[in-house]
Amino acid sequence: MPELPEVETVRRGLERAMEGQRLVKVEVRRGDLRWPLPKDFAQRLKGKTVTGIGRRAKYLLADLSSGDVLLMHLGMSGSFHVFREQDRQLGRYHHHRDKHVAHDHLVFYMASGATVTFNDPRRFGSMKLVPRAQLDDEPLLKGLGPEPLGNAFDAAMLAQACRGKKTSLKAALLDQRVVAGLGNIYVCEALYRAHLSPKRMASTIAGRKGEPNERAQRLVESIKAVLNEAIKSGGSSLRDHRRTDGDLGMFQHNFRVYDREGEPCPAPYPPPLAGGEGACGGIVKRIVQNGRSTFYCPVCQK
DNA sequence: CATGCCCCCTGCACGC
DNA sequence: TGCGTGCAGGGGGCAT
Repeated sequence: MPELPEVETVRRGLERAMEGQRLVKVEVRRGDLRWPLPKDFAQRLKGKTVTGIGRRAKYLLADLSSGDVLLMHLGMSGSFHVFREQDRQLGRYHHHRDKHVAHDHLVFYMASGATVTFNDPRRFGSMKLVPRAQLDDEPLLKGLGPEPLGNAFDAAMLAQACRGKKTSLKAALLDQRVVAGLGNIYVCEALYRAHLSPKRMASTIAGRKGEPNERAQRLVESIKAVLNEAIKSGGSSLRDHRRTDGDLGMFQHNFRVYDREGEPCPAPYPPPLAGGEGACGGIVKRIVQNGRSTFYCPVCQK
């Protein structure tokens, strides 16, 4: 599910439900996520107040009054669901999907009466408690590249990170050390918007000394634009992603190439009505790079 | 150091 | 209807 826009959508939902709230109880129904939760996991959370919910790349960070930070990753299929007190009073506890209950591995009981469940069928998600003072040395966060929506992320920075890389642009953008938070969908969509081929060598967005060229500029603008639009839409719901209130994200309806193999290239965007012809005339192609699907238009992405 | 591959796990769509 | 196959939004760990 979750790339930066989905994680940010979840962060905002958790913030509403948890910020300033005390954790009355934490129930671990299945602790064997990506790695096993420590035995004292629930005990270290119980009675603590969540002072804030942050995000770094695809990680969520819950600040606790104990001085710990709860580091959370959704993996491929993780989701959070907030049940408000009034929902439970109305008997709507599981009105969304019965199958949701099957993989509710964690339940957070807030002092407000709300409950927050963590659901993850594939259990690629993870949780880790880290003392705030040690966050700077946390191995999971240490190697992460810049936040793509931060001011520091610009053409010069991206070009520098891609300088001398002997790999495709697609692989470089998926590398969280180059830029942190993109995944398979938004890399495909950003490259499409920048008219850049996913097969192009990453180093070709930089000059000899690593200075940015016009391609680097286009790419950065495309990355920021697609992420901002996706966040506005609550992210993309293909299978598992939901907003914390259970509603679907909507950005999947705005995909221009992802999962659109065989369809006409939508250029110029928005696409022409059915039967019409796009300006480019290309057909969206699917290839496999580094073991993962890439979707792109071979005509207008060079 | 850099790069690519395998694997963790479950669910779903597809073809037969 | 059932069964086998391949594929899925991520990333840690390992071999080369």
